[in-house]
Amino acid sequence: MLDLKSIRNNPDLLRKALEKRKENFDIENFLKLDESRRELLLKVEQLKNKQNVDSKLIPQYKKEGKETSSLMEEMKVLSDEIKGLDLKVRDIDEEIERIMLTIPNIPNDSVPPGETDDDNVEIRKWGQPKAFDFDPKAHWEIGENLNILDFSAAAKVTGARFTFYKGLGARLERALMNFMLDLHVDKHGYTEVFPPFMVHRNSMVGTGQLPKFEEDSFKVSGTDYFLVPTAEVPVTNMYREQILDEKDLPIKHVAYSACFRAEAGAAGRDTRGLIRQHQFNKVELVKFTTPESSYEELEKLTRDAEEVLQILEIPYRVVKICIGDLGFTAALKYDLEVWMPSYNRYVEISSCSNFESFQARRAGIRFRKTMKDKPEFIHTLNGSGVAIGRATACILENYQQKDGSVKIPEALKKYLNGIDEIKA
RNA sequence: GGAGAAGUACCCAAGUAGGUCGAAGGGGACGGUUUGCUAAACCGUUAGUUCGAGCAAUCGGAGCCAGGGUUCGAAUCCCUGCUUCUCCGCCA
Repeated sequence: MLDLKSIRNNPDLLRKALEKRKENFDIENFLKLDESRRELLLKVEQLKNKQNVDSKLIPQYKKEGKETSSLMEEMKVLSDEIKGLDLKVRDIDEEIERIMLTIPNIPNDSVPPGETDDDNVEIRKWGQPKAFDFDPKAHWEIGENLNILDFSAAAKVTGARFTFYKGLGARLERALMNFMLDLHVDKHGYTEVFPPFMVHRNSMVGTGQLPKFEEDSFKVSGTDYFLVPTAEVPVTNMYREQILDEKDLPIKHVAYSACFRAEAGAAGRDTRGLIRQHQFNKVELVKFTTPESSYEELEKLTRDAEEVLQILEIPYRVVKICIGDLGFTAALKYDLEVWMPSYNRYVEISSCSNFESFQARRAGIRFRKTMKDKPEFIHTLNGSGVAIGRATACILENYQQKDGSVKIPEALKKYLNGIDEIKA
């Protein structure tokens, strides 16, 4: 959410941002609504002042033995008028709130132009796509051949876009999870949290998944709960409605969670394998920073995520997301993309974003510089560090050998009890 | 799931036969006196927040878990919800 006052004072900033994002939105009308709200507010507050002052007369009159019934009659009229106006104000407030929640974030100036992910700009590249001296297989094929992935069992038990990991497959997934968590905790200084996998509606609104993208989420029927689409939601909302101390910043958390996505609109895309599932595992990095340091912290966060791939020796590149691909909540976003032989291209494995105060304003997360200062909104950032399912897929493909077996990356061996390859 | 109790400012806590209560008191924090320094003692300050009007000083509205309701008027009465605690049941 943006700041209503700054929209009021500088509508051009928003106008230009929305133009870039190709969003239609009637700012003039919105500002008129805001103006009418303030007019009404002024009126009703004056009446309330009168109500407060005059109602104090009643006990006083009673004490003095004066007649109060005519005054009370007047007050009744006043009270009814106030109630009517209050109702109007409330309606307008709700309308303004509803609209504010659907206005996207203002992109950072450095966001490149463009419409689709083809227009994202490569920032740097690490490693070389491996040249195979045989015909490399796709990870779903490798996984099924090795009996470590079972998509059809999951289809039988649950449905499409789910999977069973079995044996060393399950263990590899678990090893990756622990490896990533350990790295971010021990080397990068993040504090680990293990969050709830369900959150209520307000948390989803807080990080920006709702109200606009409800069809992407899984709602738990009979409750107000949603399955988390990412640990970003519970971990960011951990500090909702709070005022933090500047001396505690930046706050850095790393969290594992299962992630649940309805993948509405993705029918027919990446239907095979681990790339696009309704449930997947992810290690997420979340930061709370001062406005001054958030972009620097974004760079660090991105490097922290990259290190996962470097240690696993997986070739990847970093792209800066263009305006058309940026998403609703981010001001700036980098994706990490790993080389996937089966796709013969780089595939997203991590998104690292700075939301500036967009989420903080929705979730009410603020900080205070000193006791005397007014609280201001914090900046929130997050990034996958990294998606585990996709990491498994990419290890299977990049570490596959001619005989169908898969080598275990050096760094993971200790998490797999020293095993150095998975074979049939 | 059943039965009870509770939710007041940074913390603890008083406050219901509805009316100068936006709220006693204590702790803490901050400032001061004292002091070589610290502690103690004493004095003082302490609604933070949020919305609106105004160039500003300042003024006004809201806020006693949340949302509704009753009333001229609600921290105080009624309803709903959330959370916490205790007991019982069940369960990993």
